[in-house]
Amino acid sequence: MAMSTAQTPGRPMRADARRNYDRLLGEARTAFAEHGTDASLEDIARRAGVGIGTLYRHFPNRHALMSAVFQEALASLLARSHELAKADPCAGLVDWLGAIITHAGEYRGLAQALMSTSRDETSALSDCNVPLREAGARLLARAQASGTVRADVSIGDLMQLTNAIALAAEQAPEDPALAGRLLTLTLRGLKGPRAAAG
Amino acid sequence: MAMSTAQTPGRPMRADARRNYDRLLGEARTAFAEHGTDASLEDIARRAGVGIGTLYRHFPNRHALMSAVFQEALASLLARSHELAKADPCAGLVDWLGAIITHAGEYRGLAQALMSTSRDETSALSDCNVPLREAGARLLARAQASGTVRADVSIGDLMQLTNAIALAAEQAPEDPALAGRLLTLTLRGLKGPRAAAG
DNA sequence: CCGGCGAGCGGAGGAAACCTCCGCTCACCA
DNA sequence: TGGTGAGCGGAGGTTTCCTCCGCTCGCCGG
Repeated sequence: MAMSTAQTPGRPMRADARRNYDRLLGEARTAFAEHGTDASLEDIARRAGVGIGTLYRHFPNRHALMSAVFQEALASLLARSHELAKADPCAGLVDWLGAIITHAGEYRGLAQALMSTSRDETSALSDCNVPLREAGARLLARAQASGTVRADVSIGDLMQLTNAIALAAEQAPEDPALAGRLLTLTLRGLKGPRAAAG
Repeated sequence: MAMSTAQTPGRPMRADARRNYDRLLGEARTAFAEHGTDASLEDIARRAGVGIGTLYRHFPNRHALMSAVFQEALASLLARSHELAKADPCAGLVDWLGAIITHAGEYRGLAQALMSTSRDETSALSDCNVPLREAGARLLARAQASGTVRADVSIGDLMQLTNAIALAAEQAPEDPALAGRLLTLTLRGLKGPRAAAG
């Protein structure tokens, strides 16, 4: 379960450091799922049996911690995108957007944070959003090439709208079907039978 | 400029109370516009030349203050909806959704707060959202009756999506045209020329 | 014009969370 | 097995939240 995905270059982490890192990550996952991504960092450190200073040593800010927690789900979303690349182009794209929304719903506040990534590119969460965007771009291009999706839609807009839907859905937990309806609405559009072509 | 919209029943407010109320409202408007709706309440009180206790006396929580600030814009949005009720049904609806988004953009954080209203109906902001929703429902019904908008769209979903778009737009201030594009996307849908009918 | 009464004022203060800083410890290497 | 610096941890300064309660002064009746 514990990922221990850290330390790309240089020598391996010291044993105690790695243990603390993993504990923090685990507690953060729990806390974010339970109380949303604005859970108390002091609380996370406390539950991990670690000083607050240690938390900040490993994760200089909240986004860094969120990014680390998000990494593992990222892998599964990317894998999903590769599977869906073999499916029907349009349905595949929509399925994938749905998967993103479902995932974002697991951590209250994540959708919002991901959206703000478009503004603050230095955020640690960009590391999560960029690969996601690229995977989305491939699915979108394929769907557009097949003619089943409008050619004038950009992946940036589509991702932003998807995150927006995720956010709307998390505000209405009493209506779990909302996300699906909004996604369908986005797919088919508002226009009715007698609308002028556009 | 100062609205002094308070005190429905009973005797009029004491002169000093009304003065403080109006000052607080004015400073809140400024602060919310400048720093977003999570501006410091202590700061607002300080700028209004009033103790923090006085702020909490008039506005028991942040949502109450937001609601009061939002009231005046509410009036203009409702007026707009009546004008648009004479315009082309579909275009009128879309124009109005655009107006909501524009307005929400004036106070960072407002869109989010309005969305959360669907969850917490005791919030003071419900007083703002309910009339808005009703005005929207009228425009939507008219558009649906004319056949230019799908019949299976509910006003609840549409408002939630509109707020979500407003929120997405405020995350990307470097791209002021984003809101318009997302709204258009919602209107026309994702589907391209070769998609199956749905 | 004036006195008293209570609505309204205001800020002290406790709680929570943020983040920084720095002296100590102990994991690791030679 | 000893030295050393990477890593630990928590004290503490800051900010914001919100409550509570003694004082003040706006208003009304005389």
